[in-house]
Formats: sequence, C-alpha cells, structure tokens
Amino acid sequence: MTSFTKAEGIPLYVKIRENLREEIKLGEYKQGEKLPSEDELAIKYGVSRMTVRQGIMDLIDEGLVYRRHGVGTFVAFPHLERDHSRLTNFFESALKEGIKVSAQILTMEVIPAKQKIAAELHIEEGDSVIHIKTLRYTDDVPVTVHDAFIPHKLFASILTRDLKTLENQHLWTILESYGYRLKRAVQRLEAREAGEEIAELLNIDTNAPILYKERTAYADDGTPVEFIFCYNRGDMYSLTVTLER
Amino acid sequence: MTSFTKAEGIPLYVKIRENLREEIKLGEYKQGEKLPSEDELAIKYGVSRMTVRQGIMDLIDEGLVYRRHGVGTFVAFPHLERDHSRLTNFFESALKEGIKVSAQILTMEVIPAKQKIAAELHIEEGDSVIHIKTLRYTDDVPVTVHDAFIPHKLFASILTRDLKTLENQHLWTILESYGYRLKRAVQRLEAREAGEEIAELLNIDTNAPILYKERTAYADDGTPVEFIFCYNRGDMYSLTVTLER
DNA sequence: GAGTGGTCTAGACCACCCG
DNA sequence: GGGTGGTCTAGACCACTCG
Repeated sequence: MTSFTKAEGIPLYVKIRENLREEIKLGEYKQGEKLPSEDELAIKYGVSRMTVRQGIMDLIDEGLVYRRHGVGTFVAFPHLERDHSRLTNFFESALKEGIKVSAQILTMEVIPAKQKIAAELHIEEGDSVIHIKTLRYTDDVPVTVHDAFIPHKLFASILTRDLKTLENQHLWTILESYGYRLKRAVQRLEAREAGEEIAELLNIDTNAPILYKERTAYADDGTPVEFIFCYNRGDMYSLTVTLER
Repeated sequence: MTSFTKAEGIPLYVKIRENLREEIKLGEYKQGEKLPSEDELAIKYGVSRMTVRQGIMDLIDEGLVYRRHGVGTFVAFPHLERDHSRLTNFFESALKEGIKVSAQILTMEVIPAKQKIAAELHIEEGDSVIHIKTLRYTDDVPVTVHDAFIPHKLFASILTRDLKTLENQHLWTILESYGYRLKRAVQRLEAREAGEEIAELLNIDTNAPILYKERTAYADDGTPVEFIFCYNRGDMYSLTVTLER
C-alpha cells in the first residue's frame, strides 16, 4: 500500500504520474509489460479512478505507456526523447550535449516592419519592430546567423538591456519575463545555397548548402511574439523533430 | 438550452467540443473573447462539469482556446493549422494544396540490414529488411528520392502486392492495415549537396542543395515500423513543422 | 463472463485573479 | 468576496477484448 495523501501542494495525479514513471524507469514494470488496471492503481494509491487516469494520460502523451481498450495499459518500447520536438532553445539543447556555445550580437536596431514580417507578427506594415542579428558559435566555430524580429510595442524596454546580457540568454527567456507564455512555434525549413553575405559570416563557400529556417513563435493566447530568419551551416547543423499523429 | 443527450454512440464531450469549435468558427465567440464558464457550459449542455472540461481540453491542445486560472477560457488568436506538425503523408498534404503528385518505385528488394538501419528498426544487423526506393514527382517534376526500409519479419506479405498499388498509396496506410497504429515519427534534417546519384535522378546539379531527411516511424507501442532516407530538391521542397512547449 | 479501459455524474473543496 | 479554473471523489454504466 503506497497510499498517497495530498500534501505540499503537489496534486495527487502528478505524484502518481511521477511514481509510475519512476517505477518504469527502475524496471519494476518492463517494456511491453501490463501495468495494474486502473481500479487496482486507484486502490493502491488510495485515490479515485479518475485521478489515476489523469496521471496516466500524461504518460500516454509522452509515449511512455499506451492503452488498449478492453485489454490494459502497457509500457511502450523505446524511451525516445521527445525533447527535440519541444520548444527548446539553442543554449539548452546544445549544452545538454556538452557542446560549448556562444553568441555575438551583430546588430540591434528598431526598424519599420516590412510586409512579410508585419504579416507574421500580426502588426501593420511600417510598425516598429526590434531587429536583432546574431551570430552563434558552437565550439568557437560560427554555425548560425539569426535575424530575429520582435514587436517594438510589446517589448520596447528590451532595448535598455545590456548587449552582453542578451547574448548570454535566449530571447525566449526574456520574452517570457514580460509575461508571455510561449506555447508553440511554426518553422519552415529549406535547403539553400549560402549566398555572399551568409557565406562570409560563416566562413564557407558561397554555394555551400545552408539549412534555412523561418520561425514564428506564439504565446498561448495566439499572439506572435517573435519571427526569425535563420541560416545554419549544412555540414555542422542538423535538426531533429518529432511528428505526432 | 442546447441540452445534449447521449446518442448515436458519439461521446458527449466530443459533441460539446465540436459544438464549441463550430461556434468559434462561426464567430459566435470572437478572438480573445471569453467563453462561458465551465459551470455555465455544464448547465447549457445539460452535462456535468467534468464532461465539459474533457471537451475543452482537446481544444486547448489544438491551440484554439486557452485558459487562465481564476480568470476564464478564451478564444486564441490565430487559427494556425497544426497539420504540418502531424503525421501526414506526402499524398494527403500535397493533394490538400491542389498539387498533382505521383510516385514511381525504382527498387523493391529484400536485403540484410546494415548496422544503422538495424539499430533504428531495433533488429539485428543482417536481419532481413524490405528496401523500397521511390522517386516522387509533383506536377510531373521529380522532387524527392525515398529509400524506405521496413522489417521483413513484420511485413513480409507486402512483397506480394502489385507495384502499381504500392505506388498509389502511402506506405503508412499499408503498414496500418497490418494492425500497427502509427503514432509518432522522429525526423532528422540537414542541408547537403546532392551528389551524383541523387543529382541524376532529380535532374539537378551535383552540388545543388538538398534537404536531407532521415525518419523513423513508430507504432504506439513503440515498435519501429519504418526507417527512411529522403532527398528533397532544395528549390522545390520546404517542410513546415510545429514545436510545442 | 470476466476484466479492462471509456465515458459520465453530482457533487466538493481549493487556488487564483480581479475589482 | 465573487467568479473562475484545478483537483478530487465514489460511485455508475458502457464498449471492447479475450478465452
């Protein structure tokens, strides 16, 4: 009997979810093996069945377990990291892999929005936007050129910040400090030739392949908070994403 | 009073979800506007509050509405199509955009799995895999070369099918007909130069940029069912994905 | 038929936000 | 304080799967 009681403000379904996750990780339930039924878990944890279900639902979304109606709940096979399909930033994901990363801000300016950028940010053409051009390095090799655009109206005071501070944290961290909850980003990806300007910045051939990326990031109420163009060295940069049905 | 009663086997929360979606689409609740509270909706639909919540939860996952604890539920701003972050296939998504697509199978063979493919498919090196090499066209222009590998053990009888049939439906449709529920796919993307073989098939320069993609597709129990290499013409192909937090 | 997950109820109390 | 969403209960019946 592992009876859980509400305490410390942590919801019961979270405790149950984490307890199950832990037991799976420790191999108490092996891959492909059936978990106890929802009724059994409800008794084991001393909660109602709905509460158990709420915890299990999260694990299903993660792909850690799966259900078969009328059969049971089972531990799924691979523990594939969904991290790369999540909104994670350059610093987080590179650091996790033990890569040294750094960034250098080349330009920070306020300009009137061109048509495309205005459309992406849901503002009027000519409205002020903050443009931040950044060169990013991994292990001191220049890998990526970023052109970020954020609505001046929402984030004007960002301009008062020290460039060094901006270089050392991701823009998203800063945008969130303004009370926007970043929820999703839409990325468009293409392969292109570098072209002169990018080739020079990245120190590669003019016709070298570049992974070109456009991205619009949205807060959870749907407000677009950032639009970027992003040019990544083809031979140094790859991107992993997870698609879900 | 729009009271819903259980009928036709459609769950109440699904009816409520679709009813809300429809009302939002018709503009009865406008962007940024507050929906009725959960209590009010429960009364309106003649159901319990938990049932209303279950319906709303789906709309939140879609990004159609968002919630603020202690404040209310609101209609989110853009109706951004998450389609491209979903597991959708070549035929579906291109057809939706009115593009004529076709495919030609160049090779279908059974070969022993090389190390990388075996690792991705969770089988032993040397185990049999079915290799299907396909050239895909949009509007009669060759755009993509596919090298798909699927475990022979799971799908051996696919070899008995007519090539013409295989060309005209997506592999995933076929894999699902074997009882596997495709749930997620992990893709790795790079920009590369075409190289001789691909350049010739796609009728482009040897050093033209290619959007290179590796993808592993998994059933919901975690079984890998397909691994592919994919070479896409940089100037004709772009990929849109949505990242979620 | 027995066991499982899927849906649903009619309440309850809490945490959060606002004026 | 009043309204909102967040969590939770102790049941119920249904739909599905399997032996």
